[in-house]
Parts: sequence; structure tokens; C-alpha cells
Amino acid sequence: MADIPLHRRIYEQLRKHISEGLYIEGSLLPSENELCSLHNATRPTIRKALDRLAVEGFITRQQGKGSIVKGAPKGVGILSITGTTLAIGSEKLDTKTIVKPEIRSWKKAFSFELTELEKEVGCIYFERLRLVNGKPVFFDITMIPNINLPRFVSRNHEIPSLFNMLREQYNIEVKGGEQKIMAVNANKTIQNHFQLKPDAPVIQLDRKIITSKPGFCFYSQVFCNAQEYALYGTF
Amino acid sequence: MADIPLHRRIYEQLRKHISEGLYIEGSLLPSENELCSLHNATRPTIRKALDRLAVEGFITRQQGKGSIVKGAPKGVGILSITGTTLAIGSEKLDTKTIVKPEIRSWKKAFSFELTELEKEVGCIYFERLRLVNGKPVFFDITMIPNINLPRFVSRNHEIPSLFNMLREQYNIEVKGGEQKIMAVNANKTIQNHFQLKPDAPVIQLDRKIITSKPGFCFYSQVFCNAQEYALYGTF
DNA sequence: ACACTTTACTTGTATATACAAGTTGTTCAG
DNA sequence: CTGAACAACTTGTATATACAAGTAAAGTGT
Repeated sequence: MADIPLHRRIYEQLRKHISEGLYIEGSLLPSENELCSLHNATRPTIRKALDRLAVEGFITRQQGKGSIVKGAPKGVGILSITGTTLAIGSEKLDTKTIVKPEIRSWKKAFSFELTELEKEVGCIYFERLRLVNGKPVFFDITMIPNINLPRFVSRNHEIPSLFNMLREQYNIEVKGGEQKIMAVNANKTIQNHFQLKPDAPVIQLDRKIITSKPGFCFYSQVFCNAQEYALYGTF
Repeated sequence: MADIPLHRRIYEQLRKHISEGLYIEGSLLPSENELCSLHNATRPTIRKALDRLAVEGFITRQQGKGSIVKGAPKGVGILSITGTTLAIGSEKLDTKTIVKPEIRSWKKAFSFELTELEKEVGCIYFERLRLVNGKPVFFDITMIPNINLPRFVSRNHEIPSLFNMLREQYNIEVKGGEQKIMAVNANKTIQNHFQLKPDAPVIQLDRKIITSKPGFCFYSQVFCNAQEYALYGTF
């Protein structure tokens, strides 16, 4: 078996099935006991997977009735742990690299402070424009500490999905993060990318992303053209 | 005992203690086993409380070491389940009623659709301005279906904390919800309340809030002066 | 003094079990 | 036919237990 915990594998499989429409919106998921048999697990394990699906808005649960499928969250689930690629779905998402990955020095990561080690090693910097159904919706700047990422810059000129890339090439899993959300007026650069009028409001997200590699975080600043796509979240 | 589950009571007590600074930021929480003794509970119960604290960013956990106190989330944790009052802390938060609760008819609740029943009964409508440290930061419009809330309008001319009021007067607990997040330019009303220039960007949240009472949801639209206070969340 | 092992902690995962509480359909008396 | 009671489900809560895996400090041998 993989070393990915059982409850996480079950969560991911169920989420995939819901996203793909295998379970119809509004219908009921198999009961917890049925899922136990299906996955050879016990209820607490199944419930841990369902808890997470509920937190992320894929299902709601009703005592006495069952787990009601709500489908993949509408709008953009970018506020959750998933990266942009997963939140939007790669078939709808195009990525255009504005600034290719390069080594830079840094003293701060947007509104987040850095450790001394992070400052010393510098960062890998790149900018991407993300298009949903052909329309530019996200512009994101990413800064990754230049630690133990051999051949990152030379190997990756285009990065369609950072989360997948880190997992596949470096075995680094994203665990979570924190973010600040602001409303700002689009600057010239953003106006150009999103084709907006001056003073158009956009959402700015400053994110610190925590990984499975202890002490290894990376940072991104995302501007969202939230006139077309509202960000969406559950709580 | 109250009918509030044990894991929830433990969660709330720990959160309170962390918020109040009883546990110092960066230090370790008592170990899970110690918490078991303290609260006369077993580890799965304690862990359920800690899971939630971790999701909401009050603690992080490290295997082999312990639960590290991160303190109350900086900025405004309004994206989580807590109401504004709890997210900000009532000592800092003032509430000014702009439109007192009154019965209105409705066909939609902001961007959310209503059921036929909800449309028929109409809603209780009110507007409030929330001031943090004396400065206006939130303007919220609330719409509550007029179902089984006797004497709501006559009894509550001022509503400093809606979540508390529903719990105390009607035994209704907030379970969660969903929200859409947008960036918009402040309209005249908002400009006045927040004392902003024309075209200043603000964050707009459309929220549907789900309660412990089956089928009973309420809705609010919140405008945030996010120039002063960034919204904050973990994922 | 240094490096290695051991030991005693910590959290992470998973099972097995029990009962409470809410929903829904069926059965049965009137 | 109607309505109340019941049975068979569902999820919610909680206990008790076991072992795995990571951390850190104490002990050990060189």
C-alpha cells in the first residue's frame, strides 16, 4: 500500500467521483456502513473522509437521512486547500507564463515575514496568468524558497500546476496554509491582463502555503477578476 | 449536562483560553492525554476538538512534539464559522443599527435562491454597521425567514450578536454555511458609512448560513472595509 | 568530548463497539 | 381511509484499545 492514509485515499476517491458526476447532485451517498464494506474500513475512518468532504462543501449530512451530494463547489473553490488547477479543473483552465521561473533575492514574501534561512537562499520567482474558459481570471505571483529543489528553474519553464509538480518531482505534499483577503483597485499590469477599466476592483489574496516537508513553505499573491468568477467557500 | 456535545464544549473552552492568551503563542498545549484527564474524555473526543482548532488556525500540530499554540488568528476570521462578534471580540466591536428589524417580502436572498415556503412567509430584515476599535469596518444586511421566531421584531431593536441571540432566545445553533466573495466598488451608502472615496474597493460577502434547525437558513450580505482589516483564513 | 542507542514521550491512524437521535416507510387498530 | 405505533434504517457521539511514526532527552560506549 501507499503510505497515504486510508481515510485520505477514501476522501480523494469520493471527491473524484462527486466531481465527475458519478454521484448525482441532490442524491444520497452510500450510507456510512455501506462505504465501510466497499472500502474495507470502519465507520470512524469513513467518517473522517466524509467530515472533510462536508467541510469542503461536496456533501452535506443529515442525521437520520444520509449524506447529500452537493456536487463540486460552484464558483471557485480556491479558498480551500486545492490549488487553482484542481479548483477549476484542468480542462477549463489555461496557464500562460508571464515571467519564467528565475532565482531572485527577497526580504519579504508579500505580507509574510521570512526566516533568516529563507532570506539567505533566495527564492524562485515566477508569474502566471490563468485563464478560465479562455478568459483571464487569475494572475498569480509565486515565490518559493530555493532550498533542495534541484534543477527547478532549468527544468520547469512552464508550470501548469505547481501542486502536482511538487508532488511528482519532489514528493512534496501541500498540507494547508493561511491567507489574507483584500479588495484593491487593479493596477496597470492587472488592468492589462484582465482587460479592465482603471479603478476596477479585484480581490487580492496573499497566501502562505505549508507543505509536508517540515519548515518548507512557499508564498503566492493572487489577483482575481472576481467580477466574472466569485470566489466560493464553505465554513 | 447541556445538550451541546462534549467535543464542542472542549473546543470552545480551549478556543476561549487561546484567544484570551491563557496559552502563550508558540508554546505547547497540554498533550492529548493530559487533556483527556482534564476533561474526563477519551482521545478521539479530544482529537475532534483539536482537529477543529487546527482547521481554524488556532493551533498547528506536529507529530512527536505536540500542539503548538498559534493564538487567535490575526486579522479577521470572519471566513470561518464564527460570527463577527466572536471573530473580532466583543470588547473591540461596536454595533450600530442602521435599519431596525422589520418584516419584508422577498423573492431572492442576494445571490441565493429561496424555497417557496421562504418566499411566502417573508423575512425579517435589518442593517447594521459594525465598528472595530471605533472605525467602521463591516456593513451587513441580514435577512431571516419569518418562521417560528415569535416576538423577534418587537423584542430585538438592537442586535449586537445575532448568533448569540438565536442561541439564547430560540435555541438555534449555527452549523455552517457557504459564501461567495467578490470585490466591488463601494456604492454611495457604503462610501458614507466607511468614509471612503468614490470607487474605493470593498469586499462583498454573500452568505447563506445553515443552522441546527432543519431547513432553517438565513442570509446576509456583508461589505468589508478591507483596506484597514484584511480578512483572514486558513485552509 | 563525541556519536550512537535507548527510552519515554508526543501525535497519527485504525479498529471494534455501543448507544443516542433523527428520518422514513410499514403495520395495525380504530 | 386515517392516524398512531413500530421497525428499520440513517448519522451523531463517545468509549476503549492498539500500534505506527516522529521528537527529544537521557543514557551509553568509545
